[in-house]
Amino acid sequence: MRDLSRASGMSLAGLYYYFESKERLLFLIQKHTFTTIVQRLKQRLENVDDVEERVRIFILNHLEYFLHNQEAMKVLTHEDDALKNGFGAEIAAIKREYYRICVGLLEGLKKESGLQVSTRTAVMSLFGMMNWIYTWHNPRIDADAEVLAREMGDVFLRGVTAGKGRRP
Amino acid sequence: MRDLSRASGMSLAGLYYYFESKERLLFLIQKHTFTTIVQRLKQRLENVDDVEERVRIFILNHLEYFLHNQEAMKVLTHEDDALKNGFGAEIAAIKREYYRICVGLLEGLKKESGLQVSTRTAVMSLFGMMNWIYTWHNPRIDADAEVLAREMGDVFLRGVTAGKGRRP
DNA sequence: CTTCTCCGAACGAACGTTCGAATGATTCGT
DNA sequence: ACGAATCATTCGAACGTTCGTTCGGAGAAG
Repeated sequence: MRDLSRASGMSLAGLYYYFESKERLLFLIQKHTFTTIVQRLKQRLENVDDVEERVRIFILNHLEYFLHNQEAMKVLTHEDDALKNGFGAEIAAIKREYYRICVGLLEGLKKESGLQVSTRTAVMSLFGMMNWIYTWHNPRIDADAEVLAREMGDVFLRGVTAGKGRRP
Repeated sequence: MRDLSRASGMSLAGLYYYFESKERLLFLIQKHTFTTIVQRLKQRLENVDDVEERVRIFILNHLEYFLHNQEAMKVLTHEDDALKNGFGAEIAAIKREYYRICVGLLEGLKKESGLQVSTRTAVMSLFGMMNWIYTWHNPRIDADAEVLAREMGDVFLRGVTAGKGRRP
């Protein structure tokens, strides 16, 4: 809170005039963040039918937000389970909706696929790929969200051995 | 430190008889952990030539350690950049060696592949997939390391659309 | 008597939070 | 229109707690 006070130019006590507690402030930030991500995603998916393209849109939407708000996402990821009871439950519900959308996309995909990977593992692998980016992405040397989304989409959809002869 | 004191049965002051600071204790834990992982990996890779199999061994080795020490890895991931100067540099060196091994494996793989994904993105995606597991894996309902390693290997090597007809 | 092992008690710093007061703006009775 | 009363906004200073760490000493071993 003292850091926020310094960065915002408002006194420490002044912050508590607007936010009743640190936990509630974190809750509001998390709620705003995840609601925005879900809402943008739904909007972008509206007119797209191709199931593979929908997955690529999901990845791009996620990476764009994460890279444009990298420092914020670092904190939110770090404080993932810091919210207690009611606060935690409401955020968990938003995240669950987001998770369910991803499951829906992948189930559409798996109908046409011969791979036996559980949907849960596939979804969690994809989230891992995308979320981990806050630990390594350096805007000065790494590609932007669009390029990375294409690359991660390629890895996730086709794998790094795409084009190679399959095994017997 | 008070938590460790309670859990270990030794007094708070007693801990400082063996470890000169909290930071040095964290350093020793990190050093032991990552050294062990790298050492086991090298051992397991010794007699394997098949380049795809080597990647699968890498994944299995990583996931096995992470799942058998889940709580510890949660902390270590969380405290990833908590070490200052000298301590941080030595851990970073071990991690860099681990990273280089993974890069080596993938470069062997990419020779035979037609996909244009930068090695860095591929490696970081793989680490993300694997490291993220501490946020979601529930030993009571999720598969063990062997099954998950096979699944993540499938996703990473072949992608979730494996078997599906390729695009024009 | 020295050395090793361990501990209770305390230190100073940092944290989340609260309190009372100061300031300026807005409303209201007259 | 004017002063009084109310409200909104902001702050310095402090509160109680937790944290990492240290200190002096107790007991056991050699």
